[in-house]
Amino acid sequence: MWKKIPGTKDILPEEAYSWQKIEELTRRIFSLYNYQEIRPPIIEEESLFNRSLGKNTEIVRKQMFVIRNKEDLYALRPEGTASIVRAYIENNLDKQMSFRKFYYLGPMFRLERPQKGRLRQFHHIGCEAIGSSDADLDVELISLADKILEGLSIADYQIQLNSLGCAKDKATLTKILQKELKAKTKKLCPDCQNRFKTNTLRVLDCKKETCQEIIRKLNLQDTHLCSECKLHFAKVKAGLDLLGVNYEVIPYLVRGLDYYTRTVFEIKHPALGAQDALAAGGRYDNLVRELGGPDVGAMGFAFGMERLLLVRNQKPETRSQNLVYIISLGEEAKKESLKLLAELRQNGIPADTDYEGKSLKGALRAANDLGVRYVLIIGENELKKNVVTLKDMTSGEQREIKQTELISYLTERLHKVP
RNA sequence: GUGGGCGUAGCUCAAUUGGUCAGAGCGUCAGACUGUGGCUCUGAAGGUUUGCGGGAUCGUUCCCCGUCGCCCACCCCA
Repeated sequence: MWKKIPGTKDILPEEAYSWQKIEELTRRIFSLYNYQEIRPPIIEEESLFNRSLGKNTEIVRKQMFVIRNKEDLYALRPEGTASIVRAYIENNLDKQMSFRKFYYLGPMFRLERPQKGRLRQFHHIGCEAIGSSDADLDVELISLADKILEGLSIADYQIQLNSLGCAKDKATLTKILQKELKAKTKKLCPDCQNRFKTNTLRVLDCKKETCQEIIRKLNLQDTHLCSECKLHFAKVKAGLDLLGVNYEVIPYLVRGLDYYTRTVFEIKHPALGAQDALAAGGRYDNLVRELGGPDVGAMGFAFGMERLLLVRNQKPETRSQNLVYIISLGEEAKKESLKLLAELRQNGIPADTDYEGKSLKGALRAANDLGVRYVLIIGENELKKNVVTLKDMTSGEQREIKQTELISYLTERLHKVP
């Protein structure tokens, strides 16, 4: 028996329908904000991710699916931003229009230990706006994320916000931390002792009470921010207030990827348990330049698709079947039904029939299980009169109808597929 | 990478302190006056005999070890 590899999932038709609904809605909202879809490959040079995410990040160190091809190292993308920035630069998109807004959706891969809301192949829906350092862009992105959640009727989430400051400020903050914590490293948890060496900023958002206590005593707030970054952050907050977006400033919110600067945010949902981030993102004003592109600011975020599904209504949506089901009795009728089936479909009416040789009763049961709106019955009686029997499965009523009138009758009552 | 729990029919679960043929519900399929579904009733199929491999035992689904997988948490992150 073949089994799927750990941390992957089959999305069966029932669930795929929920995926489609979410995708449709997010696509619509992205379009409203003038974001355009971009589809980079899911495999890239491994070094692209080292360069952009940071060599010492957990993702790059332990969680990448790396593929070796002779001399070359490739990797399945662990996130979307790097590929999109690469595509932006490689295709000279900045030369045509320096400011561009993209959205993307698709699978991402990380070699983590699977648990609730965490798979090795998981899916992101996200966007990137490249070519601007305007604080209003931060406002747009965060409020866009907010609108998507609203559109999906997801409630009770919390938007957490912080500013890391520019590269200089980050360096300052790191120095402050290293200085302040040096004497106290032994009081930190083992993980933080490790973080202190490799990625000092991450000590800030340790969940352990003991570490948090030490960090709060430092009373950092935004002292490390330069005046420009302070102003930028103030504008972001003011903009969100103006639009009525609820958020909370968490001074210790630090993201795990090196490329973030200034605004970072995370949207959490209590129903998710340990993996409580529904979405996250932030500004990355240096990344485009670092990857060889123009010196422009940019910002992006991504939703975790599986997590959206977890917090949405638990029950799988059943599709109300907009379908006509044809049941034929006898050889002659079978031929007729074949023609009719083609004709219905030709006219944009979704139609299906029985291919298992079921009895009338069995076929009706099948139609019922499918939840179809109408059943068409064709037998000898109908053939003689040149009609078909049309049965409305919700009311149970049935009537004979001339074949010539059938299409227009059904067209009025069913949604056409264009 | 670390810790804990779990692994029995398609699904959800049962099986007295290890001891007659491993059960139920749901689902599936077939019937209930010969061309009619949803409700009800009846019946049947379905487990290579309990993830896989070993061990202890007269004997184990139930004990021990290993392995694989799932779940939860740590960690990390969306």
